[in-house]
Amino acid sequence: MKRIVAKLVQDALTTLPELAEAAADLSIQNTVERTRDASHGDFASNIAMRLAKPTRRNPREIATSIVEALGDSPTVDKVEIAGPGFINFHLSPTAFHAELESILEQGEQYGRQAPKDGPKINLEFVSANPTGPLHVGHGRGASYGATVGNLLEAVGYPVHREYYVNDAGRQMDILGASVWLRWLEASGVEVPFPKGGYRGDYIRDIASEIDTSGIEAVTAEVVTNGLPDNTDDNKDEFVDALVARCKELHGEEGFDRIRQQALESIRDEIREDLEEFGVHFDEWFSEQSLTKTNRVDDALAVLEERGVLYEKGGATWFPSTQFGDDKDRVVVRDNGVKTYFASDIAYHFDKRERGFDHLIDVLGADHHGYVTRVRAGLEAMGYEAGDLEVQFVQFVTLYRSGKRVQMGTRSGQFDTLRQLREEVGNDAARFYYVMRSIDQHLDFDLDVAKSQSSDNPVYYIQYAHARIASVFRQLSEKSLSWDEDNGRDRLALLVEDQEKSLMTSLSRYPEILELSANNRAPQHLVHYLRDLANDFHTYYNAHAFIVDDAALRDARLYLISATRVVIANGLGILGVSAPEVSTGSLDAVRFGNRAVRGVCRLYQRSRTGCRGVRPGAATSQPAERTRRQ
RNA sequence: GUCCUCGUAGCUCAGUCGGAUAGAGCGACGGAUUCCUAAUCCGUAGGCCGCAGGUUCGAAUCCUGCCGAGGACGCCA
Repeated sequence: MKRIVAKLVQDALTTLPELAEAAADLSIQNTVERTRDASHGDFASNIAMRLAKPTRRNPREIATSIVEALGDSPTVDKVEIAGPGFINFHLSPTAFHAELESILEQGEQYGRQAPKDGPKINLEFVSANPTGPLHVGHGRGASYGATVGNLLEAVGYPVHREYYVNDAGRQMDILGASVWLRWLEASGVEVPFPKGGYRGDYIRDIASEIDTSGIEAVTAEVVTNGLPDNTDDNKDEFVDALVARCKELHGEEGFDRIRQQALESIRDEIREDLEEFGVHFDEWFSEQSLTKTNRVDDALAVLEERGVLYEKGGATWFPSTQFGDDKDRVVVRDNGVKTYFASDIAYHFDKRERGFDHLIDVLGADHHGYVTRVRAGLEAMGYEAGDLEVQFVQFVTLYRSGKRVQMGTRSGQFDTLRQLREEVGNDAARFYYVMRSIDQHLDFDLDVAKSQSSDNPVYYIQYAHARIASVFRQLSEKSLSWDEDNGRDRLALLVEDQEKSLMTSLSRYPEILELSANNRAPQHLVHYLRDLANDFHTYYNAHAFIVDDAALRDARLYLISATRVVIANGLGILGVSAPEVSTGSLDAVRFGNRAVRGVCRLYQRSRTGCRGVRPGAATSQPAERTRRQ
């Protein structure tokens, strides 16, 4: 709809050469915006004000020229010049009627744009280390990434969703050793558990499940003989010594079997957790594979070829300071081991080489420092700095009964994403995680997320959807039916204020999708859906839909059908279900509000559905790094 | 110390590219149900947009400094 207005302005400009020239580097579409106040019409353009300076003319005078040059359009009823030089467009009712028709014709496709050829986007998110279950912080990255993926796809970009599995390096060794020790423990071998090891109960579960055939049991004495002390001061040495001891006793191959099984077990668990959460990936990219296919060497070779690497103190350095970093970084240590940074450069290099034009990384806020150097790596290899976009997700804090819920394996009962999902349900979790800008720390209030009252925007929106479905069920019960064609032909009967605001809100949906996608900002969609639901509820309370006058009834049903489509589409992007029924109605009548809440909770719990959702997100938990650990 | 993010109503937060009178929800207070779901709606109160400068027709928005909160700064991963 906005495009129509922008086109009118554009066309007018072509008849005004001197203004068109001044507006050459201006996006006309960007000068057109929705008005805040209905008395200003439906759309306003500030183009005259923006052209005032370059043309040295009075903005109102420019506006007058443009308005006079505007062609006639059935879309526009009235054009006015207001304030310092705004051009206000009052659209005709038929413009909104046409939009309603589009909604019902296009259904699930409404608001979406035709697929574009590019740029091809690689969206990496979550990428939590496979050393334990996803925690609450990861949920935010997962929801955010999944929603942004849906948004980008909705506006036409080809999106590839990717999870980078950090399945190489020291942390995997520690994981392997942790499982090995728990396995020994389970068979009665008492060994001190390292302070630097993974202590969660899930390690014991893995230890009891893995196939250890061919791995011989050993005595505690053999394990601990000659090891350093297990104290806070040298926990690293102690863990490393245990890893080495395990390799000694069972061979590289034996250790690798334990490590690999542990990794796969955790990775599968993470994948299942995310699937249940409606978060899907096109690719689980293994860091190990990077080494196996020599991609790290390839990347280093490219840098070498370009002559950017240098040697110092036996190590190979990358001069990231040349690209704005505060210090140069080592890529190959003096002991010949490549650093994690080298893998990261290689990974991003590989993404570009795989044909993705634009890379988006969704990372926890604790990874700020790391971006400059990875971007520097890409630049040094001849890519544009802008090819890599990083979205940082701030941390999540849980609240219950107004008090902060302590998280962390040691102190907390509440730690994992799975627990959170089980407590508040997938819909509420998905919704709450993206409700706020990712730049903001998220205070996740468990009481509100669980509540079935109007305090909770998820239910508020879902209820609007269910209510519409309910109206149509009522219609059948009254042995009436909806004549869609008649409704479309009689849309002119929709003249109430609430009907007009609802139509206006509906017509904004495509613009909201574009805004949300371009800014990687799902919260715009969330707020929009809340407002849309509010418009609907207001309408519902003010006017009956199932009226005797068939023409009016059909027209009203047409309008609420369109509303149902847009709510369902929007919730689908968020990965939240759009229920047809809420089971609370009968009980609401019989027992009042309290009973309704109980019933609805059951209803909510039973739902895991996330319609039309694709992938999920990144991380954000203080205390602990979630990636690059 | 250097860098990054943030600071808007009692609370939690929106605010697009610099636009017209600063926006929601919750909480508080007051109303609405013979009628398609009261999981709803309507109304009232509530603001030094952290502070101080600057840029201009116009600043919550852009720039500089300061104050405050959080985070990042390893031949770790």
